Formats: sequence, C-alpha cells, structure tokens
Amino acid sequence: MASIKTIATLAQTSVASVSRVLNNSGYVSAALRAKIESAIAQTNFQPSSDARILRGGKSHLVGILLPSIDVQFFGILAQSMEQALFDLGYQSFICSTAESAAHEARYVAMFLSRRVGGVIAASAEAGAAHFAPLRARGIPIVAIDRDLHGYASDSIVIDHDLGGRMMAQHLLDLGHRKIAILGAPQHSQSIKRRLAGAKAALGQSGLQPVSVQLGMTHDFAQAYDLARNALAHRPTALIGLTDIAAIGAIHAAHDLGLQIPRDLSIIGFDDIPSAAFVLPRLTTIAQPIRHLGHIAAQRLHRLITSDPSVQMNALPALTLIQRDTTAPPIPA
Amino acid sequence: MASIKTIATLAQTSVASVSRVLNNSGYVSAALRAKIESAIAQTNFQPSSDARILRGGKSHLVGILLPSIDVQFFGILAQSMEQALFDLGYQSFICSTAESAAHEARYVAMFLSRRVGGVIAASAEAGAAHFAPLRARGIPIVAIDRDLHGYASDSIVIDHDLGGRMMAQHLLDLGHRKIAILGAPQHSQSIKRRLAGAKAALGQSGLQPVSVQLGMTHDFAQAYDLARNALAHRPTALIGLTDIAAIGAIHAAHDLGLQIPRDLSIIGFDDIPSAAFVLPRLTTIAQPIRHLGHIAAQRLHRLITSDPSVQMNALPALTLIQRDTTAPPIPA
DNA sequence: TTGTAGGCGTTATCAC
DNA sequence: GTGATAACGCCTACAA
Repeated sequence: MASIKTIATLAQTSVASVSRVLNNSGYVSAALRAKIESAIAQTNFQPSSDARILRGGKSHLVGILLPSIDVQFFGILAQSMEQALFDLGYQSFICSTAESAAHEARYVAMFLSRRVGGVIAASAEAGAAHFAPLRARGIPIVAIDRDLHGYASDSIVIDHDLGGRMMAQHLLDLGHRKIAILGAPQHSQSIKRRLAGAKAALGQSGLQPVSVQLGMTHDFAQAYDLARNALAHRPTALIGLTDIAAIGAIHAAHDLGLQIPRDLSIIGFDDIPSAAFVLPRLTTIAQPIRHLGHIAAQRLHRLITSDPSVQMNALPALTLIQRDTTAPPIPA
Repeated sequence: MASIKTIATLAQTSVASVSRVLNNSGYVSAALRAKIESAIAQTNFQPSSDARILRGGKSHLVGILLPSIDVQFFGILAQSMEQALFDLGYQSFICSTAESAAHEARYVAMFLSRRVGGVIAASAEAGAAHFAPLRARGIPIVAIDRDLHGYASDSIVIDHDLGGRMMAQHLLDLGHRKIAILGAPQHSQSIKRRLAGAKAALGQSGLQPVSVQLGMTHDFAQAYDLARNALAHRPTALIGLTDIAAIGAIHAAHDLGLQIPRDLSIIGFDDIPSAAFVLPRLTTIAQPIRHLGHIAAQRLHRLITSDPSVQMNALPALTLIQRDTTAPPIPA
C-alpha cells in the first residue's frame, strides 16, 4: 500500500514535505509542491487515517446506535444524521441493535476499539450501564428519540408525553369516549411515554382506555393482530402509538368491515411517508424526523469540538396533521 | 487513553505478555494471565484497531454504498448487510449517495483513507470510473442490486429484466392490452432493466405500453403525479416499476374515482412491507431483500479472506405475490 | 525552504 | 515463560 514515503520517493523529496503539502502547513516551494501533487494524483494516494489517529489526531469517527434501520422512521433518522455528520467531516458506524442491550454492549466495545469521537444513541430501555466506559473516557453521547438517564451529554428527545396527550386530546375533542390504544415495541421508552401521555389526557376527562394492546415488534402484521384484539372492545376510536401501529389497525378495521372514519377513528404518530399514502390517509402527529437528525449531528459536533459557536437549535414542535382517519363518533 | 502499556504497568509485566493474552498467542502462565486479565477488565481496555491496522493487520472495515437508506428497500438491505457483516467480524460504513457519482467519489476517497477491506455498492448508473482506485488496490467490490460494469469482483443482482417480464406477463395473462408503466428513479439501472423487460414482454404480444412515465425520486408523491399522467391514457392496467410507484398509483387512481382492480389493475415490484398493507393489498413481484443482503455479505467475506470454503449461494428467485390489485379487465 | 528523527499502540521476532 | 525491540504511516519539532 502506497504511503507518504512512496510519494516522497516518487517526487524525489522527503516525507516531511509531502506531509506539508498534504496538510497545507509550513513552507513548500511551488515547484516542489507541484511535483508532490502530481505524485499524489498519479497514485491516488490517500493518507492513512489510522496512522493519523495513532499519532494523536482525532478519529472523526462516530457511532450511531439505533434499534434498526429497516423501519422507516429510523432509516430516515439514520440517513439524516449520517449525512449531516459526513458534511461536518465525520464518518459514521450505523448500528442496528434490535432493542437488545447485549447488542448495544457489543457495539460499544467496538466504538471503544475504533476510538470514536462521539456517539448518538436511541437505546433500549433496560439499563444503560454499558455506556459507562464511554463516559469514563469522556466520549460525548447524544441521546436521540429516547433519554439515556445519566449517560447522555445532550438529548434530542421530543416530548413523547405531550405527543401522547395530543393524540388523545384530538379524539376527545371530536367527542370520542371509547378509545383503545395500541403500539410497539412495548419496552421502548418513547412508546411508554406516549402511552402515559395518552392515558393522562383521558384521565383528565375521567376516562380510561377501553383496551391497551402492546406488542414487541415494529411491524404491520403484529399491529394488525393487536388491533383485532383492541377492536373486540368496540372502541369508537383508536390511538396508534406509531404510524405503523395505526396502519396495521386500518387494515384490521377494514377486514372487520368497519368504515373509517365513520365507524372508527384512528390516529397515528410520526408521520412517516406511508402515513399520507394509505387509504384513508392517516391523521397523525408529525415529528420532524430529518430535522431532529440534523440537530443531533450538530450537537454532537459541538460536544466533540467543544466549540461554543455552534448554535443550540431549539427542538422543533410536534404538529397534528389532520387527514382522513378521524371524525366525530356516530351518535349512539 | 489507556494502552497496552498501561495494562502492562498495572499488571507489573511487559507489553509483550499483555499482547499475548489479548491474542491468545504464545505462552502465558496462568498466574500472569489472571493478573493481566483483571487489569484489562478494571480498565475496560480495548486495544486500538488503528494501531493494529497500522501494524499490518486487516482493517475489518467495509464500505456500503447505497443510494439512500430512508427508502425502505435500501434500509432493509443495509441493515441485513450490516448485521451479517458484523457477525463475520466486520464494521460497516453505510453511506447514502443520493444516486450521485460525486457523492460516491467522496465516499470512495474516505474508504481509501480508512483502508476498508472491501466494498458493497449499488451505484448510480453514470460511469463508475471513481471505483478504479479501489480496483487498483485490489479491494474487492461486490455489486448489489445493480451491476458495476468492469469494476465488481462479484455481483448480487437479481434478474431485473426477468422481473419486468413477469410483471407484464401477469397482466397479459389476465387479458390486459392497454398497459401503462411508471417508475423512478429513471437513471437507476434496475429501473431501466425492469422497464426493458416489461416492454419486451409486451412486444412479444405485439403491444406497446400506452404510456411510460419515469421520475427522478423514489417517493410516493412523485409516483402519484406520474400516475395521474399515465392514467390520462386510460390504461386498464398499470405496471409500477417499484412498489413505491405502484402505491402512489393506487392513490392517484382512487382520487380519480377508479375502483381497483375492477377499473384498473396495478402490479408492483420488490414486496416491501407496505405492499401488503395498502388497500387494496398490492400484487407484486417479491425479491428476498434480506436474503440478498446476507449473500452479499458472505461473498464479500469470501473475497476478503480468499477463503474458498465459503459457499457460493445461488441467487434466490423472484416470485409473483398475487394479492388484490390485479384482475381481468372489464370486457369492452 | 527542506530534511531527519521520535513517538503514537500494536504485534512478531528474537533473546534470555 | 517472559521481556526487549523493530516496524507499520504519519506529523511535528528541530536541525540544516
């Protein structure tokens, strides 16, 4: 593999000068610089990041820990973070943890050996002790989507509780009283908080959900089954803690011969692209996914460089997107 | 940052012995080994991959180049590859290129400086010269989803042409004669091949598509617009070159008051999770996305290690998944 | 303006 | 069994 030495030989000079042109540091005569640059171009030479890191340079590596990227919400999030980070000069390890603390721990060990400069994580709920080694080494951690207890240096987490309230309130405002709730994965902190928020809002009206159905995985098929269970309790409206859950519910209702929103109102959460492209179009609470990813990248960058000039963006707000799956209940 | 030296001091021994326990090489007495292991555990020490690479070890790094991961097809693909690769001992840089050769080139330069051991790529169509430096260094490249002309060491690319034929044939078998085609992104090799295949199948029946609508981006909204254009030509059936395209078309048809499949048949391609969860459920050609990802990972591993014992899996077949969006046309 | 040399963390080679 | 040590590729004093 070509090294700085190869280039030096090619350009008939010393490694120091090559390093100087590579880094635009110190003095190099125009003539020498030209020779060196041509040698670099010829060889397609790229200096070894490893040697640079070893020498004491920053790694410009960051770890991104997400439950998955085969679910669109996280795919969008991952891509937006990776792009923003790349533009800031970092390269990312995007890791899918399947909500498993064991997997997270494995990836954390990898981050350590790769000397990542920072981590962005949407961690599984069950304990976060495996983040301790990162903290011990002063490696900044930005929590995204879910809090990380004492381990995060910064948190980009929307107000899931409020989100839950908004869903419930919308249905309440429409006049619904028999409301069911479903969602997954049940161990996810965001799901739990939305659930808590929704229940709280119902509670304020002296109501309780007629059924709460929680599942393990983030997929349509399971949501469909949960919805079948929920619908057995004859709600007039249904809260999907995610759009996936809500869309699964639309299908379950359809197969039961229910008309939406006439017989059943459904509201979701996230506003993933599919939400606007199901029939009927899904009413949902939108979170600005890409925007959150960009903010997380910026914050991590700020933490890594300790550069106070990077601005602290406020978290964008949640918005109710009213589409075609919610309406007042039929008067009894 | 703790190093092997720190551990040696802690365990009152030399770096050589620490290295020996780290790598299970050479002789270490049980007593010494215990001391060293405890020092390692105490410190949460992880040896620097950079130093290992520098020393001449393999980097165990691989680059994954995909147009995006915010589109579910690629998100699933990326995750399956990353997982399989991680289990094989590799860490991946998952990079979203937005179908841009310039972006690809930037990532390739990064791969070079990071000394990746291999690359998996679904490249944009426009030329692949920027892969030359990888080839020059003998870094294996596995093409996935799309061929890479002369640059790939191996190719995991389904027969898109056949896929196109299968879509057309299904509609032809049903009795359709006025068939429109839509899809995106139009510069994608896979899209072009499916289109070619579909046209060829129509041609064998002496037919031509009544309309071909191609777009730039992989999203529902654009597909919706394309479908509006296509439907102006009054086809009885419509081929979506991707499920995204087909789902956009379902909505366009719905908004035009068309009943599916009575007034219009629609077939898609890929069988992404949403395909089974739109109404009506989408008939489509399934490609086993995860499986393809696993195969790509295996093949790359084989190329990196040149270990002939890794089996060559055959590419899995395409299957028609008949759901509810296709039916015979209404007799005129 | 250019060149020489040391050291970053690791492993392999060689002595002891 | 164990411990020095050279070398990997790079950057940065420092010397010339």
